[in-house]
Amino acid sequence: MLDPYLLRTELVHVQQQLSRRGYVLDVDTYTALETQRKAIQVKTQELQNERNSGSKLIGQAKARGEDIQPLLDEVQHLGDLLKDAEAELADVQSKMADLVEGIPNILDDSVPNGKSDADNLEISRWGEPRQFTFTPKDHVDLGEGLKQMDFELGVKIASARFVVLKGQLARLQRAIIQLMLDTHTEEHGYDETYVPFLANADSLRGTGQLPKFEADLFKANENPALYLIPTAEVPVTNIVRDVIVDAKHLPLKYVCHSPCFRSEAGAYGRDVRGMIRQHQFEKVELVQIVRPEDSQQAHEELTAHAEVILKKLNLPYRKVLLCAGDTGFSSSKTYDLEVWLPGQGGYREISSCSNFRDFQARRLQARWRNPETGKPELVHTLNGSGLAAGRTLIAVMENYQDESGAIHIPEALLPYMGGITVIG
RNA sequence: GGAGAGGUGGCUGAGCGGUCGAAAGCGGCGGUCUUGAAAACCGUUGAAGGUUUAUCCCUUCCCAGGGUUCGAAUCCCUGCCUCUCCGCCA
Repeated sequence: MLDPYLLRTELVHVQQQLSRRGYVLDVDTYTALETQRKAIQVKTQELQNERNSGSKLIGQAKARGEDIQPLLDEVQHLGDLLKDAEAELADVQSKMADLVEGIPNILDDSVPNGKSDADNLEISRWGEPRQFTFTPKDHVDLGEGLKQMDFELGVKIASARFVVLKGQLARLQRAIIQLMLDTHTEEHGYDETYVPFLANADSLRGTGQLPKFEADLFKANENPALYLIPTAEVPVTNIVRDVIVDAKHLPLKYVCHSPCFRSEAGAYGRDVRGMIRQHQFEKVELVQIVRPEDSQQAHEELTAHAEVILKKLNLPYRKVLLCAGDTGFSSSKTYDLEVWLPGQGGYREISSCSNFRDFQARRLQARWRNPETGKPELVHTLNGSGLAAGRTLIAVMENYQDESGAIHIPEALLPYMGGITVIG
């Protein structure tokens, strides 16, 4: 959510900024609602004031034992007027809230213009894609060849976009998760967390999935409404919802492994082959809660923390700065890490690291007490995948395959594989 | 699942339907004392919003949502949550 004060005072500027995303802010509607709101609010408050002071007089008169009937006659009729005014105000305010909740975050100045992922800006590349002496297979052929990856079983048990992993391949994914958690806790100073995998509507609203993106979620329960989490970002960031964090505890750095559930409602026909785009996948998520002045640097650091995993696994990747049109609704700036997949002959997203600045914090009412002002102020929130474990499994399989279709275990994963060095 | 108790400011915790935004304590901040710190003492300290050049002033907020009333933290209803006991269970 954007700062209402900013909307009121710099509406045209905000509109210009948002046009970079291709988002059209309806200035006329906003201004009309705002004008209405102001008038109705003032009127309501005047009526309330009248009633309050009248009631106070009644109390005082009663205490003195005087006749209160004349005063009662004066105040009684205010009730209906007030009720109408309050209803009108609530109506305008909810209309404004709907409008404001649908407005995306303002982009950082460094975000390049552009419409789609084709316009994203490559920042750097790391590692050399391996030269194969044979035609590399993709993870589907490799996994099915090993009889340890079964998509038909996924369909039988659930539906399309689910998979069953078995044996050493299942263990390999677990090893990958272990490496990530150990690295981030032991080397990067994150606190490991275990959280609910269902989240309520308040939590999803806090991080911005609701109300706009309900279609992307799996709803698991009505009354209370509970949704399967699309990312650990939701439960973990909501740790600080409605909290005023002590300044000395900042930054908060959390790492969390969780399954993620996405309906992929808008992705029919995309990535239907293999494990790239599943309804359920494992991810290790990094979340930071920081002082506003630290968020830019924290964003660089968090992204670097995710990169460390790729480096440890010796997986070639590139770092991309998302353009205006490709940057997510709540984010002010996002880096994607894209890993080299020989089976696809291209780079694919394996991590997305975003700085939300105060956009989520405002919805969450996640604050800290600034020692300089003594006042509660909004924190900045950031998160990034460190990394998507399912896609990391794919990357390891495809990059470490040999001609026979066997997978050689990367050195960094050996401690987690119980003596296994090759699968197949 | 059954029975009972309760949800109040950053925290703990009082609060007859009428100057209650709310006692007290803790914590925080400022000061006195001290070489410095601690202790002690004094003072101060909720949030959101409206209006204003601004001190002022006004409104809202005592879990949430309804209701009664001129007036609700206080009374009534519904929901959510927490605690205690019993049952069941990994």
